[in-house]
Amino acid sequence: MAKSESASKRPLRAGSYHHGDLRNALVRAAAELAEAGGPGAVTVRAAARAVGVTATAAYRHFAGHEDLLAAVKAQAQQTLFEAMASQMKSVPAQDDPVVYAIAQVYTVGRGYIEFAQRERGLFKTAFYLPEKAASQHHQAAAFGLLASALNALVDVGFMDPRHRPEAEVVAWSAVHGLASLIIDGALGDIDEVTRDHAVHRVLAAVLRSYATGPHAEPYRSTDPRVMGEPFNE
Amino acid sequence: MAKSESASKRPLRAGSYHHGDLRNALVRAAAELAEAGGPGAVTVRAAARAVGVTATAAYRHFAGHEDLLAAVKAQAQQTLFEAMASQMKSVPAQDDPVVYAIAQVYTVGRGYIEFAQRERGLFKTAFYLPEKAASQHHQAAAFGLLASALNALVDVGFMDPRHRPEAEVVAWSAVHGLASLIIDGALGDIDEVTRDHAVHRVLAAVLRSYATGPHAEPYRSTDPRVMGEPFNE
DNA sequence: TGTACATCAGTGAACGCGCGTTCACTGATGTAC
DNA sequence: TGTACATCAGTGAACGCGCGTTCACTGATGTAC
Repeated sequence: MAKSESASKRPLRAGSYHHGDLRNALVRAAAELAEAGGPGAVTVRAAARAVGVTATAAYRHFAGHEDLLAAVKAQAQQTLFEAMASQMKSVPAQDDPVVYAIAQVYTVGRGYIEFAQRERGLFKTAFYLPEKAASQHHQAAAFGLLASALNALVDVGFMDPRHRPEAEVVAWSAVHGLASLIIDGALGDIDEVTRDHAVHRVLAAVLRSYATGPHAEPYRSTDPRVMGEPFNE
Repeated sequence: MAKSESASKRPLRAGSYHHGDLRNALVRAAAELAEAGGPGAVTVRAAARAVGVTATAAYRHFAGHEDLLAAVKAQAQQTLFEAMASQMKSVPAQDDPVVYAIAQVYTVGRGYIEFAQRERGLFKTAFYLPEKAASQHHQAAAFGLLASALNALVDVGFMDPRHRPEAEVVAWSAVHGLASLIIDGALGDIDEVTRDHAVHRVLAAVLRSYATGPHAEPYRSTDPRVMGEPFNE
């Protein structure tokens, strides 16, 4: 009944009885619910309502509630990956390869945190519920971005190869933890400037903890953008 | 009706119509629900059921569902604080004050992560929902444990005083993130040994990022327990 | 020490809600001939 | 190109569920005299 006004994308001709792209429309709607209210806000009925369709129709495309949630989760992970990848691509070239490698690590981390703030509900959804095979792929992809940035840190002599194994867990923990603390409000209702300082602080600390290679010394305290105190700028 | 069999603690004489400690009993029951199923599993009815009492009775002690949740949250934060404090007290004395200060920081962090693993639901509850004034106190207390451990790091010359401001956010983020990734399963279903390595890895990285003071150098790579690679032990 | 009575802390039935899911159904679409 | 019919993708009513919350109630407790 509300069909003709609320459905925003309709590949088939308007007024058509069939939606034509209902599965994607439902995932998109559910993702918006997750964005607004977290994983708990994702219901079959609400998603169907948002698309302008009966809840029953959703069962043509999903086995049930859990299946919908898994699809949103996969979608959330993909969006996260794309956000991070696009930010990394936009890092300007540098003369100094060490500076470039550092900037890349800094940027993956910042991309992750910014995604969490921008897409609160999606972020929480991406880490919710037991994994489904389908949703592992994009998480692995995002993880790969970090892994290759860390490899570059070693190649360039900034990080001691002996510290490379499992270095991912350090960056991921720090960045995931900060993002969680910010969006759950545990860090208090801090203003934007303080929050940006905190983000810089954490990323700089992660990089400082990696600075164990032969070429790390000159960067350890000289580049204020990356390793120094933002307060002294 | 199930009153006489399921209520586990009853300060008044058995068979009494009045419970006598219902408020506390409900909080405890709700905390167990949170432990088992996270914040979403905490309902007025389920808590009342667990205590063996009508849901209506809960409204004598709580304004409603939200109020119960706030009480559980406060309880979770208190338990976290106590777990951390008791672990810190058990750190053995050291000849070298620097080693002791390092061990203290290491221990607050490990205590936090171990609490998260041991009390999964409580941990999640402690960081759920907008803050209530009542629940701020114990979070502030736990934060204070970290703050004083970091102060000691400066006093002892391990950390440059210029790095002290907001240093909490680094340790808290890293440790909160690791804990979250472990209990949400995002780090994969890793075995206990790998998990312990990861914990050590993260804590060592946090400490390495703090190692900017005049007396930090000797500890930066010599003490394998604290700063080195657990894999080389 | 005994009694009348106010108050406290429960009961149990009922409400409306949104949810997941199922059912029999029907209009729209695509295809074999 | 036209038509018959199978199949696809929706509808709308209904179910049972657990939830939060309210209501009038009643048994237990404490206290003034």
